[in-house]
Order: sequence, then C-alpha cells, then structure tokens
Amino acid sequence: MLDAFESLVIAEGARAATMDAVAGAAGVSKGGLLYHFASKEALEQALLERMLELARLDVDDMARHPEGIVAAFLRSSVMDDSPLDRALIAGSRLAQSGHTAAAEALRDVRTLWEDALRPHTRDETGLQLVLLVSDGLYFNNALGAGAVAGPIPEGEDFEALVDLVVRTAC
Amino acid sequence: MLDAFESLVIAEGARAATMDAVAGAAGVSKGGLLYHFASKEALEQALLERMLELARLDVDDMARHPEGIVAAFLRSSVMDDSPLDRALIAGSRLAQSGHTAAAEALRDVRTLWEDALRPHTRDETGLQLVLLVSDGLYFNNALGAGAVAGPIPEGEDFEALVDLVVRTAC
DNA sequence: GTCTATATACAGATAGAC
DNA sequence: GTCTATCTGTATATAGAC
Repeated sequence: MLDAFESLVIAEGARAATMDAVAGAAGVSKGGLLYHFASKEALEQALLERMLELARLDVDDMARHPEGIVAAFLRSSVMDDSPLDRALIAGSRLAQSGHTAAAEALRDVRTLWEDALRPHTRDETGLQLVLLVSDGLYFNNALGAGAVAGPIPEGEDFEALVDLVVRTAC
Repeated sequence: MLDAFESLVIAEGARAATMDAVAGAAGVSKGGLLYHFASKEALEQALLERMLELARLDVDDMARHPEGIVAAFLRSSVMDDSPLDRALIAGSRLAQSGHTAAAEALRDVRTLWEDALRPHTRDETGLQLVLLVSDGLYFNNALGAGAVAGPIPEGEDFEALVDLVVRTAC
C-alpha cells in the first residue's frame, strides 16, 4: 500500500494520489486501506519515515567506501529507481505540495549527506558545490518523472561532470 | 488576482491555493474571480505564461551584460523576491503537484538559460555545472519558502561559491 | 463587473456487515 | 482484515440578481 502511494505520487503527483486511487492501485478498497493507515496523514508520515530510514542506511553504506565517496554520491543523485531515490522524489513532491513535515524530513536527509561528505571535501565551499549539484540533479529528475525526459547529461557527459566536480571540490 | 494566486502557491503550496482562497486574498468574491479567469486551469495557465514572458525579458537583459554573465546568473538564482523568482517558485510548485504544462514551461525556461549561457562557458560540462548549481539553489529556495530557513550559503560563503563555479566552468 | 446562492463532484473518514 | 454504504466537508463551476 505504501508502495502504491509512492508510485502514484511519483507518476501523477501528490494531487492525484487520493485514498481512492491508492486503494485501487494497491488492489484493496478504501476501507481496507484505512484499516492499516488510519488517515491520509498517517500514510504520508509512513512514507517520510521510510525515506529517512533508507537515507540513514544509504549514508552508513557510503561511509564504508571512503575512497570516491563524493563521486559515488553524485552518481546516486541521478535517479536509478532505487527505493531511496523513489522515496526522495515522492518526499520532495509532498514537500512542494505544502507539507511542512515533508520539507523538514528532506532537510534532515540533506544534513545527513552534508555531515557524511564534509570530511572528504577540500573546504565548506567545495562541500556546498557537491550538495547543490546533487540537488540540481534531483530537482530535474523530480520534474521529469511524469513528464518529458530530463535535460540532464547522460553517459560520458555525466562522467565528465562528476569528474569536474570531484576535481574542483575535493 | 494573479499575484494573489502566485503568493498563495508560494506561501502555502498549490494545495492551499483554492479559488476561494485566491478570491479572498485578492479582495474579490469567487464569482468575481471566475469572471476574469473562467477556470482554475485558466488561472494556472496565465501564471505560466507570465513566467515565460518574465524569463524571456530576463535572458534578454542578461545578454546585454556579457561580462560576468555566469556570476550574475548564479546570483539571480538565489531568491530575492523578484517577479521572475516568485513566478519560478510558483511554477515549480505547480509542476511538482502534477501539472504537466508547468513542468514543460520550466523546461522551456531552462533551455532559454542554457542557450544564453553556452557561449560564456568553457565547454558543455562547465555549462551543465552552472545550470545544476542554479537548479540546486532554486530547489532549496522552493522547499524553504513556507517552512524552515534554507541551508544555502549566504554572504561571503555564497560569493566564494560563485567564484569557484565561475573559475571552474568559464 | 461583481455579488450571492446553488449545483455538482469528489475528497477524506466512519459504520457496520461479513 | 476487508468489504460496501454513507456521512461530511470542501472545491470547482454555474445561474442569475444587482
């Protein structure tokens, strides 16, 4: 059910992810859905909690690869449909629909990244550069998910970009 | 009325910007609002058209300052409450609420910038770096508008970032 | 042009059968 | 636990007075 909600938010926006639509996508009735999630807010909160949990696991994982952590972080910023990527896209959709809790959760995730990357960048300016490029990649992915293909560099163009950022910031 | 709609979308999200709320904020009744904008979609479309027009004017203006155009572009990416900034924030909010037309309009704006900046960057990779940092700045501003203060560098930290990007990309 | 009143539709949530 | 049926609030849009 949570997955159905997330998929709907990603594919059609928070507006279209009604309880009815979520229930339909999950193959249950509205009543069945509301038995597990007492309200729509509970559903949203569950999504945000899972997002934070996945982000924590991801950061722990990154910390185990101290070499190339910045490059790995940037590569993970371009959506590859991983559970964390999907949760982040859905979370940012909710945030931009007016959900304060979602905006706060995203800030928490960003702080996790910030602290994990800081030891591996040259200085604070370099750290901000890395984070902002990552934000830009996510933003474009979030816009493009349901609509047109994103204008983000791919393949060797993308590798050149990662290289440039790493050389500049680390 | 259009300004009231834009302000509501920025301050409380697309969800809260109902026809009733817009009418109230603009100091008219719902009927009065619907006399000028026949439907909510018409209101949204008007906002997107104004956004594109402001963006075109902004790019024309940038073209007249060929020295430091990249730095000027980055500085303009951090929200200073200009009409264009406000339109872009509102537009991206609509886009993330599921409005395909809004997402497409934002892509058009990005293409305008891309073409204007290309002659002033070292290569395509540098161009993408500049655009992505700008996207990251906008994204964070868009998230923070109604909620917590953004973690974006300010003052001399921000100038150092602009400097770094310009030195790297131009 | 702007208002009030109202029609229509749909969202979230509840109640109770099975 | 899952269903159907229903309640309540609210959003968009229309009708018609002024």
